Amino acid sequence: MYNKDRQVRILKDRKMTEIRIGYACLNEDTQLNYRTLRKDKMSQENLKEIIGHNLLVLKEMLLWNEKNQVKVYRISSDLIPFGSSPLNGLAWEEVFQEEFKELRELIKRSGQRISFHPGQYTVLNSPKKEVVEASIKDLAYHERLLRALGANSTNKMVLHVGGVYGDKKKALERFIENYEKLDQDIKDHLVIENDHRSYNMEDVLYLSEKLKLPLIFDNLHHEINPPDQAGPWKDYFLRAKKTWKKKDGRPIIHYSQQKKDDRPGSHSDHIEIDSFKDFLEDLGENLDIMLEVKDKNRSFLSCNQLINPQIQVLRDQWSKYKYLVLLKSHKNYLAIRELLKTSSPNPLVFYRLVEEAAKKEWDWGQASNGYAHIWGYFKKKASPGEKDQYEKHLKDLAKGDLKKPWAFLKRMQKKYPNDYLSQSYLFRPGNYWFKG
DNA sequence: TGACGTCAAGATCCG
DNA sequence: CGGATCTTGACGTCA
Repeated sequence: MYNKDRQVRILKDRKMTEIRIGYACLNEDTQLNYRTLRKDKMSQENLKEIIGHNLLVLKEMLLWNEKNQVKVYRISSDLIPFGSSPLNGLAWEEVFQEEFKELRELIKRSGQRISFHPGQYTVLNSPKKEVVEASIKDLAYHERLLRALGANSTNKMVLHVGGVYGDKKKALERFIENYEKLDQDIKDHLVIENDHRSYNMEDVLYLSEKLKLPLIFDNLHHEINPPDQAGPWKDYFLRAKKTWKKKDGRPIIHYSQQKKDDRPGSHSDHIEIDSFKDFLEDLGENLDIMLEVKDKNRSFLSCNQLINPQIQVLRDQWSKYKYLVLLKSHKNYLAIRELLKTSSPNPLVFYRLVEEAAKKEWDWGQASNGYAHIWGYFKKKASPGEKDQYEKHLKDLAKGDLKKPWAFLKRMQKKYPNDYLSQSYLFRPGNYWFKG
């Protein structure tokens, strides 16, 4: 029986229990990049300049997130150079209070859940006193940043357990001891994750129980470094999920895929949509999934389409992938064009076709056709000399040399800017998995 | 001692 | 000269 109140409640519940996807640190489709500072260039002036710049970069990424409905986002620890080092004595949250205020407002209005992931040098269980002290300073730096950005107890910093030093039991006990000494402000945000070499899910579950710490289940680390006689991964996933209390917010997991023919644990360039779809099937609800992948926000867009399909997003994605697909596979190019003419194109099929094209070996005849197609944007404007160059590069391409023809088109696009082509990933960095 | 993972800066090479 | 391609770096652990 239809009941309006019940309907509203169901919708609300779904909102409460949805699965959300996030990405980490960098964005391949924004204009600005973070800058870093080296010891030999350290000065108050340079420090201020770079922090100011980096806050602007962060704002650009957060705006991109707002526009693209990203609700889960990890901020790079490189935001403040030497953030936890005595080299940086700047009271940056005061110097840049206006900027931080703006960032806080942006994060709040767009409902983004921000987090951090201190790196491999932050080791709380080291036997070396100096290392532990430096690590605590690093956690304090991240907490300081969280505070400046208006965070609460659902905003987390993710830590690995650390080294083993020949005695895992002792190393775990040292983690417990050092954890207990931390300020409550830091503890409120700390969560730990299984790693791919030393500490498996049983190890972190042990710590979680002792310290009431929320756990992040990392699928790839678990696959590479499972506990002895491990049962199904889903049991571990569910146990990790239970470690999150109400104050901690939605449970978070990390998801990544192994890069083919590379060392175990190395992240893939792009998330394969079918594997991700299979993974999603089993997860239930109420979850934030942090993608760890080289093409960052681009895999966010594709994976998010499985959860929130939107035809306008697919159309926009097509304008970006189109020429990469065309260069690899005319057949897939036509198939996607047909797919997008239908009233509700299936994102899974769309990305499958894009991926399939990306994985194809180069067929130089096919590439030449695509090349000629793209040349269509320039051929009326090109000078006779440029036309000659085009003919030469087309021959190079047909013989299997991609680099020079590619660079030529890139130069042409710069010289004769074209609005439509400028949206394409063709000339943008970040199309690693197309092996362009 | 270098690999690990990552990416910007600086250096160098190339057309 | 600009652009592409390399080498390096603040931090820790492990082989």
